[in-house]
Amino acid sequence: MDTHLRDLRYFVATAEELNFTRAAERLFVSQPALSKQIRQLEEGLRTRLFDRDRRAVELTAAGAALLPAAREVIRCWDEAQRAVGDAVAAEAASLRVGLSTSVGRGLLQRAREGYAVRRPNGRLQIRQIDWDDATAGLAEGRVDVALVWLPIPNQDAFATRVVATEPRCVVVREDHALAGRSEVAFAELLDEPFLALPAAAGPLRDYWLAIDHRDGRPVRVGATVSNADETFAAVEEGSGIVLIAAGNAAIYQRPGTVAIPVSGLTPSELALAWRADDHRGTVRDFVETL
Amino acid sequence: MDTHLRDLRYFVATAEELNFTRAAERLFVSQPALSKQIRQLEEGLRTRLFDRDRRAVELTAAGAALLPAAREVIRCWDEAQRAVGDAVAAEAASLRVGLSTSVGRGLLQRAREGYAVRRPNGRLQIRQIDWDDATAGLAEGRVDVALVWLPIPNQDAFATRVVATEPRCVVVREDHALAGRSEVAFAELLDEPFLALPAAAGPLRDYWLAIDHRDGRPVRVGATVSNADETFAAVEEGSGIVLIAAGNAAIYQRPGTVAIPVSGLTPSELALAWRADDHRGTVRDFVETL
DNA sequence: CGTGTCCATAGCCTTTGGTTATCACAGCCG
DNA sequence: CGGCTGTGATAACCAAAGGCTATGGACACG
Repeated sequence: MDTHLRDLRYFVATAEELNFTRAAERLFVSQPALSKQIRQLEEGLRTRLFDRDRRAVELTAAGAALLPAAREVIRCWDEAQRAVGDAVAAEAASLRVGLSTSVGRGLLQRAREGYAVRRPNGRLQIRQIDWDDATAGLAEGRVDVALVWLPIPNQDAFATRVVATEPRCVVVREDHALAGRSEVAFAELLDEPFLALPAAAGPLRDYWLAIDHRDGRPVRVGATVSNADETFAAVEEGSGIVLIAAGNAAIYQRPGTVAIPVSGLTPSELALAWRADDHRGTVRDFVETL
Repeated sequence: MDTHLRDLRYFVATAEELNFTRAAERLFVSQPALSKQIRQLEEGLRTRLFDRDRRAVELTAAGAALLPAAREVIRCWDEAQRAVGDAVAAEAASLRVGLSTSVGRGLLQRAREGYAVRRPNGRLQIRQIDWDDATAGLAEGRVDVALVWLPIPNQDAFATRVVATEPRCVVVREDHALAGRSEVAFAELLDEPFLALPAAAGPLRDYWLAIDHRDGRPVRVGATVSNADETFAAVEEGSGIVLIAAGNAAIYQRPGTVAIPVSGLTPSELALAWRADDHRGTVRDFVETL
């Protein structure tokens, strides 16, 4: 048998007052309503809780047993409500950060610390997002801010702040003809098969294929990859070569692959992005932290 | 904001299944009913508890915070119900014993021990009852068994078992003319003012005034007394003298008063009594104990 | 012997909790 | 592609719960 928590409060008030009329006043209900609820509680528990002796109301043994237990249930429920409230507050102060690759560069660590100062109750929740969404989850609303490589699709919808500008490298298998070189010109790569981002990545796919450095010559796509793991696996497999940012070359050093600086390309831009119509304080705090 | 404990069970079931349809089945309610109650819980807490993403249901941060807390509330309530159940069981095994005077004679101690063997969960609750009710609470249902002096009013309604038969004494003030005597004949007391029980005590009042040893001569009533304390206070005050059982003379030795054995009276009978229509095992156990 | 206090009951209305039927949407399979 | 299936939301409806006001009956008190 379950009961409404309100009825437990009714019971406790009545047990404290030992007077239905006064208890009803304290509870802001009519006396008959209180009587009825107490009776119902008694029926549910299959025992009387009060002896309504003529003139005096007093607790039965069962009522005396229930009183501390009921107080405990109420305390426990109040505690539960507090826990929910805390969780809501913490979430309101938290931000979901979208990433497509590891960022490195000490960025995340600094962001965490800086944000913790501004929002002591908040947390940064990091989400790895595949390249099917070049906005790293921003577009679908899965994150609040993201670290993305420019350009991104529908860029007008987002505000961006460039946080790093780096030359590009090419990653080749260690037995590739160029593997020993300390630098290559992009022109030397034009006939190589390239790994490509998914079509959904839009302009970002073109960017990492360096379409506008090819003078209209078609690109050979060796495979399509959706994240960093797939990319390096594909290079090792010999499916093709791939351009990456110099910073990422330092982070991702995989045995069996070699990264070589490439000349003749515009540098890549890593940017912090958020929805242009998102004016929440938490977002601004995060942006200012970086 | 308070909620029905049932709704917490609904929430827990849904959080465990992460599927409204299955949770509703487990709870033996329809799925719309479950949906509605969960929504109402969410409104009460002013936060969403589940993310009903298309295809998947999962807990929000608030929901995750509520889950253990809700389990705790439910556990706590189950505990409260158990406490009430225990109290009811204990009371069912307990007996209220009515007394009008101290009983002494080691009776109560033996009764307690014997009863504890038969009803380990039960207890004897002793109630002192004034002589306004010569049945020591039996008539009004305030006790289950009583130790009474015979005769009692409406004696057919009760079953009795005599536990002690004792000669009677008279209690006088220490400066009374008879105070030095080692025994007196009742005939010597006929002109003394007597303390009387309340009229409601009926035949018992007559008995302790020894009406049927007076050959129709009227009794002088010095005062009416309702319990042992009043009786001795009245004797000390000089309001009158009073007959008591020899056993009680031993128990109640008050400075300023003297008890003297009286000859020429029928002996008094202390009896265990219970309602004739009360066939409960607890009552029988108690009777057999004595 | 009124009068006031206090709990219970009765009659009525609104809200709540439940039902069935149906819709909208996603995924799956042929 | 089109129909089937599984899932949650919605609508319409009904019974029960929970509230109120008015009233009754028992008792204490002056």
